[in-house]
Amino acid sequence: MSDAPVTDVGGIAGERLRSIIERIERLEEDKKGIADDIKDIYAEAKGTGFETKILRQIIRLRKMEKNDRQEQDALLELYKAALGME
Amino acid sequence: MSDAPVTDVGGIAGERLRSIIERIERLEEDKKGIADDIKDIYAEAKGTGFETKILRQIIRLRKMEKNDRQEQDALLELYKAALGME
Amino acid sequence: MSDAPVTDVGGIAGERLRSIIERIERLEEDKKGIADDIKDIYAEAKGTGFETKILRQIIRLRKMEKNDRQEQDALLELYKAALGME
Amino acid sequence: MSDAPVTDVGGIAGERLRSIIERIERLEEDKKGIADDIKDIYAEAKGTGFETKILRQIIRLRKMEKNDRQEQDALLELYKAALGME
DNA sequence: ATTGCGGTTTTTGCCC
DNA sequence: GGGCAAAAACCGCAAT
Repeated sequence: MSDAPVTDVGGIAGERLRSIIERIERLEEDKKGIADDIKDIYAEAKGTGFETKILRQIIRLRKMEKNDRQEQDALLELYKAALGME
Repeated sequence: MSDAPVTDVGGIAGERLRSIIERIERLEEDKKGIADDIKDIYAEAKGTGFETKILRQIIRLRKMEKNDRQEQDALLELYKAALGME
Repeated sequence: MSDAPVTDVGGIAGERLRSIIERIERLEEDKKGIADDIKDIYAEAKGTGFETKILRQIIRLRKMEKNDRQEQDALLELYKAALGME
Repeated sequence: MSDAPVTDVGGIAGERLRSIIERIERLEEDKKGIADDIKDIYAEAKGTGFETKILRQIIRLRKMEKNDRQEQDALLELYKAALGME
């Protein structure tokens, strides 16, 4: 069992809690705003004849490829470091 | 079965496709950035004695309450519409 | 990579697999039956002048409120646990 | 815009509304109970070495095949009816 | 390491 | 068939 993590209920800790919550909520709103923007683009694309499903597949595929490339790069860095190539 | 939605492969449609994809990918990156910011806040909060699990629960609860209020409003609108109160 | 989870193809494991599948399928049927019952009630209500859309909204709202309460309780439990009140 | 669907607010219609809502909510609960049972079976199966993902695929496949068969049967009935084979 | 859990996304079904 | 809500599948974190 854990000890009481924050003992100062209602005091300065309460203020910090409020700050944390609000910062997160603010960011969550931003995130939702962007998600909505993305949805709009999909809707617009659909309206001009593109298929949402295919678009999503392309996005996913490119993301995977990008991740692969990053892994490659990381591996390369590792090798270089191991060889003292800075 | 649907026809090919975009026939002009390599032409202007290809350009528009590229634009759509890139706009979405840009926004996805932004979204990820914000998600990372949120994670940072949780990590920081945890480092100063708050429990992540509780924080998340509070956020979720507040979000649901907000949704409730929005649904209440939507329901009220529905009733008004149903009663011809426009 | 995971090993083959069930090696005894055709043997006892096959029998257990069949049992699992059939139990799930049976329950899925029951679930579908209930879903159909719900649809019937909506249809009947609509036939006597209620608007389905509003009914669904009410149901959803009440469900969310119930969830809120449950989350409240869960949060309270979390707090108690965090304070060592077991 | 639609006319007022239920004029007797608070009277007998209110009683009927309550009845409808409660019947639906009751059935929704039942449905949820069954869904939970299904989840339990998946969890149990996983605990004894089956892969949930595969199990779900099997279920889906069998369901499709069953639907196909039902469509086949319906088609057959149609033909028979068209041929007066009753 | 692995398993549960929360969030997100994708699919499905429903109603219009 | 097209939009909308519900369900399911997938993913990623976190805790153990």
